[in-house]
Amino acid sequence: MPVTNISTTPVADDHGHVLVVDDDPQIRVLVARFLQRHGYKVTGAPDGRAMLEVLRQADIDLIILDLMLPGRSGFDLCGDVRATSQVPIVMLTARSEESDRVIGLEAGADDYVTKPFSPRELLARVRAVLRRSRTMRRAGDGRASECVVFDGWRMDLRRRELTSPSGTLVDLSTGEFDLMVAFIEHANRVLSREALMQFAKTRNSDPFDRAIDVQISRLRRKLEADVNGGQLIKTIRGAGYMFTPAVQVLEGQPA
Amino acid sequence: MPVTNISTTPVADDHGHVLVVDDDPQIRVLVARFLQRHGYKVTGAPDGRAMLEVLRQADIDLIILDLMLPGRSGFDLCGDVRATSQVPIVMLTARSEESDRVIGLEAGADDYVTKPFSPRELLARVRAVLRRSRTMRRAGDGRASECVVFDGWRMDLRRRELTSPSGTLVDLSTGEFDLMVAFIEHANRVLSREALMQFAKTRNSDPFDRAIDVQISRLRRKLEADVNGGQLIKTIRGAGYMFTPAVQVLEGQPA
DNA sequence: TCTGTCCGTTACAAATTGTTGCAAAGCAGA
DNA sequence: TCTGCTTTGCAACAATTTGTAACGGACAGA
Repeated sequence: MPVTNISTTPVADDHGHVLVVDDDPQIRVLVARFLQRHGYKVTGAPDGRAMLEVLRQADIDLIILDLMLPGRSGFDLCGDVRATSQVPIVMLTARSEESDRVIGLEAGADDYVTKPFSPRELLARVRAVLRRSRTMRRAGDGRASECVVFDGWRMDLRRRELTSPSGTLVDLSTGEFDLMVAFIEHANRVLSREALMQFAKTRNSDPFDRAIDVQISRLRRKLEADVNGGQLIKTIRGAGYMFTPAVQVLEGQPA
Repeated sequence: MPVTNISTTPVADDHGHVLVVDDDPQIRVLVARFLQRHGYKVTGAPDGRAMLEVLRQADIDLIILDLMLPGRSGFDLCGDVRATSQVPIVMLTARSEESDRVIGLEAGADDYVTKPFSPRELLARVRAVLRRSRTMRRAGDGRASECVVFDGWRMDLRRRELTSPSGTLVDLSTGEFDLMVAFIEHANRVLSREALMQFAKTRNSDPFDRAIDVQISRLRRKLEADVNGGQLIKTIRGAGYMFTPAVQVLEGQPA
């Protein structure tokens, strides 16, 4: 087992799980604290080996990768990751030299931040990259329908159609569909109301807003109209909601 | 001879020849390198004149065009190109504002990427646009009818005829046909009312205009004979409409 | 001019989503 | 267990957005 120094936080992972790869513990802590405060779950890794270990074990949404690392460099690691995964990567480069930037982006990074950086700047990049990667994935490049199944249900992301276990087409409103997508893309993870609002593109973000609760309620009604005692959407008191079924992705055929 | 600053690469051009038009040399280089690494032949041009020069001399498969250019804007250039050619164009826009997208699409761009972008994102768009243009425009200006099929329907773009799954000829008015074409060429994307108006060449653009809604409604009525329950044109509340079937292009035969 | 089609406009119906209030459920401490 | 506080579920209502019937102007062809 490599020296991982992983410090996973207990905070509800609203916005996604970020892996910070940097050999400087101070930077790891600084970044982790800041992102955690803004609703991200953060895991740290001091080097490439630890990083790969974490990637194997956890469901990572974004990697923040230092360019200068002991052992294999950030460039190389970036390539390693890209060989098997599409996880978005933000590079940390020491200098703002063009060559670094170009090389980083060529290696497959999605954005870069030059040291020294302000946490707010990093946060902005992280948000932007996550948003882009989400919309990109959803646009799906127009290939064959992407379908997912869970608990007998089937959802066609391209056609925006949900089919119940009994084969009925359940029609979802735009907001309900967006919620479903958020859940499907983050199954078995706690999603805060705030995060769900972002996914569902609800403008509002008052802390006292109950819009999401109501929307969840309406979605549940449509989902539970069909059999199964267990709730698909569980309430996590004090934190948010969680979609519990195992979601499987099917390539190919529409319903 | 205009100042062209063309840097054609010797790399094997498996996937196509891309022309990058941007006045920032760094961006040209960045994009060029990345695309080259992924099998594209790339040529750069700093402005409109150089672009047109390249177009005269080389066989370009796709243009990546910056919206902000010295001299003639990307918007105008897009129109210039479209006047004589069907080369697919991907626009680079600074802001992600709706107006820009609409303007870009209206000018004849096939897709747009907002700055700052990651090379991967651009690559994805380039791939998607090239694939689409290959399937959509192969039949192109030839004499053969170009037909597309979706969900059992068949549409002959040249004859302007739509045939239902049961084989009945459904006749469409000019406006309805234009709408259908817009949807077919942008299947699986949300099209705003504004964008649809541009495609359908409706003069009006009042913010409170419901003309498109009504037109969509009339089109839906003609399409509603669809087999499965789902609607072909889905409403995306607060955003616009989306044509959801997979569209396949048939070369050759008329209906 | 007459007649039909197309399509923008309007008005109202229907659907969707945000808001509010209260009941129910969960939780901690006594 | 009971009590009091907080959080969640959801019905009912309100606000917003969309669907579409109906009307009439514009235009083309007879």
